[in-house]
Amino acid sequence: MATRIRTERRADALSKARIVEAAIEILDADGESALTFRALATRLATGAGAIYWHVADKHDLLAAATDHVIAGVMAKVATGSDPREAIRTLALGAFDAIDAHPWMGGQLSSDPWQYAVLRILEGIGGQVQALGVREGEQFNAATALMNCILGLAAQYAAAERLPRDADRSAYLAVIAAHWMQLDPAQHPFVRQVAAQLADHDDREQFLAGVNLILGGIETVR
Amino acid sequence: MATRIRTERRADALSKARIVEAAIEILDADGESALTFRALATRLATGAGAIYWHVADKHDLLAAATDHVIAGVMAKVATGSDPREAIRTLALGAFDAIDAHPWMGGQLSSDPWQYAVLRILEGIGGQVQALGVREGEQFNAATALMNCILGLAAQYAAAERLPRDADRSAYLAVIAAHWMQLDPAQHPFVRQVAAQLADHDDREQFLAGVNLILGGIETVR
DNA sequence: ACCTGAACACCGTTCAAGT
DNA sequence: ACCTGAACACCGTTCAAGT
Repeated sequence: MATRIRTERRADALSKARIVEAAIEILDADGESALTFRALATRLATGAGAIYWHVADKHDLLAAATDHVIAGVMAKVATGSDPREAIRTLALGAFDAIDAHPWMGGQLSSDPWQYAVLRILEGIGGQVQALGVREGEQFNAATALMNCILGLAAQYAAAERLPRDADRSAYLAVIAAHWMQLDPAQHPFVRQVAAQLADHDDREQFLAGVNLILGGIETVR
Repeated sequence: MATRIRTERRADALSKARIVEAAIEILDADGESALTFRALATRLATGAGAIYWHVADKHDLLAAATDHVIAGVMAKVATGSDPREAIRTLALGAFDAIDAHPWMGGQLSSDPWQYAVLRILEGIGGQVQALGVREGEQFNAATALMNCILGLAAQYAAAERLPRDADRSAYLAVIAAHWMQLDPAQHPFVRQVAAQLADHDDREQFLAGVNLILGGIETVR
């Protein structure tokens, strides 16, 4: 009986995993606009069309890249312990991941049922149960919590994407100055908080937001 | 003394306002991918390059379109009354606006200090003050509330963008069936809530999320 | 089965030339 | 000052042809 001969794969053979890895490297190094099929093909030393054998299209590629990063984050999140502490850890994990890979911000909001989102929902859902939320409210509470976390993370991560360190406070000072020039009659609140803009910490503010929702969830226990 | 003669503008002269209006029509009718400078130029019966006289680039165009819609929403939001009720009205206004103009979802998350976001922050900030939040917490509370609202609205609006009405429950049934096929050991929560997916109401769930944050804000009063 | 790379049908943006 | 539209430098995606 003839056994089907399986030709040995070259060590550097293309695969979805290798493509996704290379895509993430490009995205992290030079941003979303740098990820083109041509740049990816060059980096992988192949033709542009070859990528389409492993990946449906660019949307699929971005979703796979996002899922790869999120899978890593969720694997690291410690379970057990206090559910509220676990949710905070998970939220900070999402924040730091989006901060490190800003291109995920838009991706996570664009497709509510991509697998990466499902992973997060599962992680949060388990903690919501552990928190003792009534069963009928669990779906609502978990999606609300997740969507708030993703929303907060995307916004604050987008803010973090702006100039860093030394340039950062100068940049924020310019924005604050711009806010101060607004019509006081129309923008009293924004003018009032402009002073706090320069030295606020996005990560801290993010965590304050998460705590706010956690406080609200106590209500539906 | 010679008076400068100002040549009469043609009634249909180009202006940023007219360009933004046409852009919104294209975006609403055929989605984000349909908005090209060529399509816009054709609709405005002009050359593609003419648009650049009034608009810096595509990013500027999207920001201006978003600001135009949000300005309309904020103008309609009733002030006075109960601050919590006002926040709910404002949140639902944002939800309905993103639902009606789904292309705004990504836009609002991408640039945290665009003018449209400032308008929303101002509206929310005023209510947060009226709610009696301590002054040192107002900035945190207002940005958290706004970012949650934008995050929730973007997610739920993205979900709403999917098939409507008759097709909708069929579509959700397919997703729920897909969830049920997941490994029970790895996805117990998602499997458990899959049953609730088919007949949930995104708008209602959004409002539940907003109420959750409002509940949390009571804490920092 | 998997890869190659030229070709197709587009884009956003620029700019010399017009009025 | 404002508009025209061809031209430039790209894209994502397809597909006949190769191995």
